[in-house]
Amino acid sequence: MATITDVARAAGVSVSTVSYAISGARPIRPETRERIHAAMHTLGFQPNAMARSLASRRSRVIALIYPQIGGIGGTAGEFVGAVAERARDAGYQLVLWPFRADQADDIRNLARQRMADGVLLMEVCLDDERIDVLEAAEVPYTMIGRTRDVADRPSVDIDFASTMATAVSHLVGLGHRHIAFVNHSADQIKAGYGPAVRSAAAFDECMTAHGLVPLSRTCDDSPVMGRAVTADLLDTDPGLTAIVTMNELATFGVYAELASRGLSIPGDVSVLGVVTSPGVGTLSYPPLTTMHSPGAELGRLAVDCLLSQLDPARTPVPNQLIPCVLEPGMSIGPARTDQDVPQRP
Amino acid sequence: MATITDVARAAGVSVSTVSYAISGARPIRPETRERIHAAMHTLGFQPNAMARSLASRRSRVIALIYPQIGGIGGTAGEFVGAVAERARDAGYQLVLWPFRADQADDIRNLARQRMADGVLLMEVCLDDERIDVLEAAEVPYTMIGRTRDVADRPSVDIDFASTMATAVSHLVGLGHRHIAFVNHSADQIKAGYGPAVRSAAAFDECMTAHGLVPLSRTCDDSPVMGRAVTADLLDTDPGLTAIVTMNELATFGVYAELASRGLSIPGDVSVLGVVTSPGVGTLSYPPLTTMHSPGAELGRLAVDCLLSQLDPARTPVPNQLIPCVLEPGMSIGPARTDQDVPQRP
DNA sequence: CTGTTAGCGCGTTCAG
DNA sequence: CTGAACGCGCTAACAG
Repeated sequence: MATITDVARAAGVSVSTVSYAISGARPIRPETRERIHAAMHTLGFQPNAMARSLASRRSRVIALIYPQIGGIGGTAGEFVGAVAERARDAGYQLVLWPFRADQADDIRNLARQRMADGVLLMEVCLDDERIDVLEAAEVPYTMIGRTRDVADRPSVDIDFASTMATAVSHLVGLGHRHIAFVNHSADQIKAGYGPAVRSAAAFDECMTAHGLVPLSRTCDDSPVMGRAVTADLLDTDPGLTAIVTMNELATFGVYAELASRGLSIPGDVSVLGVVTSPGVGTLSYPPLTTMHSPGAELGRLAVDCLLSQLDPARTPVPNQLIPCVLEPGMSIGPARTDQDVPQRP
Repeated sequence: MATITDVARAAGVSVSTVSYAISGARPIRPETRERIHAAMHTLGFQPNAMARSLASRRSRVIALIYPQIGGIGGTAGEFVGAVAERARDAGYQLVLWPFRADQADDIRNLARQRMADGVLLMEVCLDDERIDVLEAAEVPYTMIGRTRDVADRPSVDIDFASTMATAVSHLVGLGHRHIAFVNHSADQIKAGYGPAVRSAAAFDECMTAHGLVPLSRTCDDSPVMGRAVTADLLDTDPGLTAIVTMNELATFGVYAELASRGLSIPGDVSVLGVVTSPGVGTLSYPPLTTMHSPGAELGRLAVDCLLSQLDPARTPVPNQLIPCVLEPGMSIGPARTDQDVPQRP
């Protein structure tokens, strides 16, 4: 394996000249540069990443902490893919640190090894000790999600408020007045899982703003519970004409319960999935109308935000909230009118 | 940030003694070791990964090349998660290299930077130039999947033959004689995508071995095409009583077409999904019976196989084929008998 | 525009 | 059992 010394010798220059020819940190006579590049090419030289990192005190590695035990699915996959690509295009490597939120100690130790210049944190909770650890270790980071205090901590997140506003307005515009919300589980809310907490709040707010009564339920992430919860909702409010769900798995149960009651979608009940992974809409019949998570965009933004902290030359990236994007399906339509719901004349 | 020199000074020993206390490569008097550990602890010392790698000429990093453009989903996610965890537990870091199969040059360059001690390759094709590049660069690797020549190249893979044998025997045992297979797309087969090619061959073989006529179709990975292909299959063989599908997305279309024709599952037609991601079965109604990909196990095995090459002290891990595991659902049952299919008396 | 050289932090001979 | 010293391959002063 060729080293920079080999290249220098082959090109008849000093090692520093080769180094500068590579980094461009100081001007090199074109003719010299040519000789160097030729030598690098024939020797198949690639700078040793470890030596470079040690000398420059920058590893050009960013770490992604992801807690999803048992795999990365759907939205998270899209996110990770986008992060890896963006990092690569910026000349960085992405390492995966599979740690749960309570393994802050392990995270600190890894951070101290200085293998990563910065850290990306997925699934940040409202109260997240990992943030404290990283700040104490003075490791640059960017959160995907937000802690409770929306302080000046670098983050990117889904804009749950605007997403929910769009969802509710859309349904209200179609004449719906009795709209229910199927959330993630109570446990997740208790654990301070941001999407669940923020969406629930946003739903209540939007409904109230429209003069409507919010009806929402927590629900374990499974078709079975989705079905049970739907049954409960229909029993609670027989006048229900629309269901907003941010629980992908439960949504399959929603469809099943409606079908078993002979209720048509969207004739009797409209269903709108929010914060979904891309493509899930097509898995159901009729195709679910969704507002899917901007996973890829969040991934790219997160990398940009982190890199802007690592490299002062880059333009700073402010915290951003990205709304989910509407992916039309066939599951929403006008509210049915043959019911005892107050209608405008 | 504390260095090994700080620790040595604090403990009143030389740096080499600290180094040996950490690596255990040579005996240290217990009392000395204690002082060293105490010093490391109070200083919060963690060895600098870059310096360590440079000096030891081992990065303790393995790279995972994954081609899935636009994200890691389902099975792949489970696999990546397991790889990351296993690597971490073995004291290795996992870096993600998002490259398509045709970007062998980029892979070679990264390999030459010596950032990774070894490489894991997902979605290996029958003819895969990346393998040649890695072998030329003398970088240890393990394939997930297999090239055409099942040579002595380190690999782990799904046992498509045994999986398909189980699937077909099971259905035959239930009286099915007219069984169809819904594969991945023709493009993927043309590209030498191992799972599609090997499963197709295995299906034909199993059917023939049972004295039955194999009926199989390629199908783009989408519910829409799955539906079209199902229609074609039913028209081609009205006596069809079972469908084996290894195309997760298409399976939703299979269900839809059967439903639209008023055919019940499994009363009229049994459906068995093979090589699926975990949990997809529950998304359908009736729940799909599946044989799901052993993604997590493959991930762990792949890491073990690679690490056994990196560290001669480890026991070698032979190439292994892991069958998919049956996940019972409600989509298969006895073949219907009111048809013109030859039955035993 | 180019060369010389002192580290970066740690592993690992070689002496003791 | 311990310490001194060299080198891993490269970056970045400093010196021309």
